[in-house]
Amino acid sequence: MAVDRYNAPEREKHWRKAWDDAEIFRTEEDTSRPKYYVLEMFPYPSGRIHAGHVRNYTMGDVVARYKRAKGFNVLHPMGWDAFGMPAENAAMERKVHPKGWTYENIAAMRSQLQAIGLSLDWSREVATCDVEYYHQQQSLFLDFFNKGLVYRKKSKVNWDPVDQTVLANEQVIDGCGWRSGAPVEQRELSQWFLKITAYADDLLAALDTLDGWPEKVRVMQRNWIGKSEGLLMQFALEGKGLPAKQKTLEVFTTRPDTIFGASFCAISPGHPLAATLAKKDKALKEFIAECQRMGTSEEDIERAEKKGFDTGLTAAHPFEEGVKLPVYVANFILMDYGTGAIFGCPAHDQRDLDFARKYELSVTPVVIPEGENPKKFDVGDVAYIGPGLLANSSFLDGMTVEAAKDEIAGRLEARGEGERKINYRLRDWGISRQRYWGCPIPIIHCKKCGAVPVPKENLPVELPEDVTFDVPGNPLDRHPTWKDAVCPICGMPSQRETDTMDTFVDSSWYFARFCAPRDNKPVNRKAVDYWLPVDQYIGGIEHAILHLLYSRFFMRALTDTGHAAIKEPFARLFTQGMVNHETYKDASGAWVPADEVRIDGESGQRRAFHVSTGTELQIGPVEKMSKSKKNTIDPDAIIAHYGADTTRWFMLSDSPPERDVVWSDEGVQGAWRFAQRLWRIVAEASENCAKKGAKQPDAFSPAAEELRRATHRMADAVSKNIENLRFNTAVAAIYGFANKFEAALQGQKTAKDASLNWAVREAAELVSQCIAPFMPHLAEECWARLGYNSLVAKQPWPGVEEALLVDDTITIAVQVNGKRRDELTVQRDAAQADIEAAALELDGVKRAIEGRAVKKIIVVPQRIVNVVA
RNA sequence: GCGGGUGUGGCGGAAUUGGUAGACGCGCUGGACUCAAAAUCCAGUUCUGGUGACAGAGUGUCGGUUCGAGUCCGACCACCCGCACCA
Repeated sequence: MAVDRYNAPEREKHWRKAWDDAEIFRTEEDTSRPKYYVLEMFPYPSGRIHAGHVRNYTMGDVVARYKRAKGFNVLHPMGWDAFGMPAENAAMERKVHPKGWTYENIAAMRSQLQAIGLSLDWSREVATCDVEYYHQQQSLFLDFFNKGLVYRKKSKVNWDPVDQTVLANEQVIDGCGWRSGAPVEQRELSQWFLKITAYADDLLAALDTLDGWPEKVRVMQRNWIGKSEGLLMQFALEGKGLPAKQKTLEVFTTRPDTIFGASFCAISPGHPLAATLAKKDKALKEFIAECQRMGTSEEDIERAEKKGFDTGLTAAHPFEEGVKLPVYVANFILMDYGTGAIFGCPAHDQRDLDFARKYELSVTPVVIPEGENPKKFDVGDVAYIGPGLLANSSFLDGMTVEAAKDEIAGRLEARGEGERKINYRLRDWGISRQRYWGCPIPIIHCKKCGAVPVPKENLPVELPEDVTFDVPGNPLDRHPTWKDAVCPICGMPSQRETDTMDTFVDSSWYFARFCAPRDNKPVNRKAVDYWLPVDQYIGGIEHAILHLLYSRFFMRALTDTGHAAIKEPFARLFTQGMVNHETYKDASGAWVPADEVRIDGESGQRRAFHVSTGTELQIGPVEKMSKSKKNTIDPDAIIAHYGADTTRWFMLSDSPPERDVVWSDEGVQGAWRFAQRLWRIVAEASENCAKKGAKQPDAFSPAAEELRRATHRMADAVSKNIENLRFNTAVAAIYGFANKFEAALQGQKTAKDASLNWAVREAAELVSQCIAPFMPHLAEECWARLGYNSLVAKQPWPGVEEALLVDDTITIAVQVNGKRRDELTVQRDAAQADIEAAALELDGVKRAIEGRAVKKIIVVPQRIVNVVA
């Protein structure tokens, strides 16, 4: 037979057109079938698809195609997270318009995604920069506003004085703007906030119900929300320079039980009291300035010494007459947690202990671990934070920590000097950005009426297109006319809000929009009631907190504003691993792009050479693909060369989906070889097997029986592995089956066996269907080769004959004293006594026993025999 | 420091949840086909000893439970990730 090859790139185009023509991935609501919503995190349209996208979307596509074949009504949409800074940067650097740049990128990436053969319903495509989309987002903003979930307040922001914009914390590197390099300033600006803290407790509690989420993500969110239960308490202040209005100091503590161990109070350098005192105290002013100069990076904090400034003020101990605690300004007290003030109990808090040792304050243990003598217990340099009984604590002595907390809280509440309080780390979400390429905040500022929402009938507030990027700052703010508006209440000339929304707002509800992407309301209630929650969400771990927490918040806010009726948007979440690649450096130590490297594996030694110059390169470690290390690969080129199926198959082979995968040419070639091989196998099988639809024989020869068992076992394994997202083991099952199938084809040549011919046909059909989620084009090719005019993509998932999954005779291992010595093939339902007898007759067993007496024989049916001698 | 996770051949990884450790792939070794190469096919591939049948060792380390442990328990080691002066 001539060496035939499957021309993947050409045939793949053909099959994609066939799917498009048949419109088989278009989805409508259909209450007669169970629904399944599978979603991958939508991409930012940077311009090129990268390997990580391919991996992410392929996984989702396997699930989508499988579930569709299983009879589910599958929603599998795609869109674009299209607002954001890169478009404006491109505008500044290359003098292109953000809009044009973005839509061109979308067009390029759409065709790249289509070349992967994803079973997406493109009719539902949305880009967050579409006017229709941000129109609806503005409408949602107004609904949230009316529900009290939106407010405006002054807050501190990172301000880049050169680019004249607010920077996110992540964009501040070593205290300087990431783009301009200018030292970032702290500025007080009025910002819009979404009241995510209103849901803090529910967002936390509901994490326990998210069984389909990775534990890791739930833990991260739990920590981020950071709930702590404690007590707000008032200390009476006295001393020289005490402001007239400041009679008390309010602190937050989670350990009110340790109040009798308190030896000082401390306030943050940012505390209003510190500022007041600093007006009359130069030294304090300098100390505060010094604290503010100190960096807030991890390293700085790690190295920073605990430092304090004694204000000379004292705080009266609430339960010990005459005891006065010195009040310090201390560098380790954060202004934005609790009240920005604490009482220090050195024996039971490491920071307080470090501080106390430095300033020689008393350290009195008040919680004594079991077995320690309260009189002798000394914490040394390590604060004791474990359980124990109270001591040295007046009326608390002998109580447990919990009882003591309760006692103190009760007494202070009775005196009106304390209040139980739950504190969260979670802050409200500041969404104002001084940027052009984002969703305009639909507000009009009127001198008389204040910040007034734009009436819904006047939406959308559209972005103007005639903007300039030649100078830094917000183009909306300096636009000659766009700002002009009239107050919707009083009709006076007013100004539009020129801030736009954080792009995380855009991605917080797109999954709901996909349910009815052209609806004239933001969210179509009927559609979301049918489709939501997303049954399987797939994306990167980097969104563990922000995007996933914001979306959970939005789902609740949508429900509270009548747009939906559920709280959790994503029933199951899967976080896939990254795609890594080897790195290469030339003699000068410069990174060499991976696509300019040729690998030579001769004599077992992997060596790298530069393609054009031929010089040898140094092979570096495998690392995450990144532009800086030049170890990215362009999936487009691989798809053009080997085809989408090979790329998809490779992406799912070998590595478990949650772990990182290493992209290697050898691996891609292996996948390509297998695609070719499978095609040959099915082609050969189709040539001399039973005709399609031939009647099932009454009896099967042993060879046919064996092939059928292998076939059905494979189909069963593939189903179960896809259900559990264990794509790598599904792939392995198909490989294993291909080996058996090929052996059967060899046998078929010599045997004139009609039942084997039938089994070969069955095998060819089932394997074509089972590879369809992974290699959908090749599956169609095979299906056609088998004589069908229909599409595999429209076939139901093959049923498995349960009877073929269990063998009549089974081979079990026989151990002697726990070591495997032989094996035994018996009838599946063989009697225990027979197995015991047969086991003792085995050569390997006899040899191992060496004539010793058999003490005991353990027979685990269908599993193992263990002879104890 | 706190939290989460991972340790299995040369490599990526399997292992029906306590029952034949190393499926499947990559790589490598030998062979067939070929003038040659590519492609393809066949055989082998945990380590040690042995021509061999076979024997011994073996899932990060040490110990325990069990007829039997990669899997369960205890103590440790290493690496990765997240958070971090949160009172």
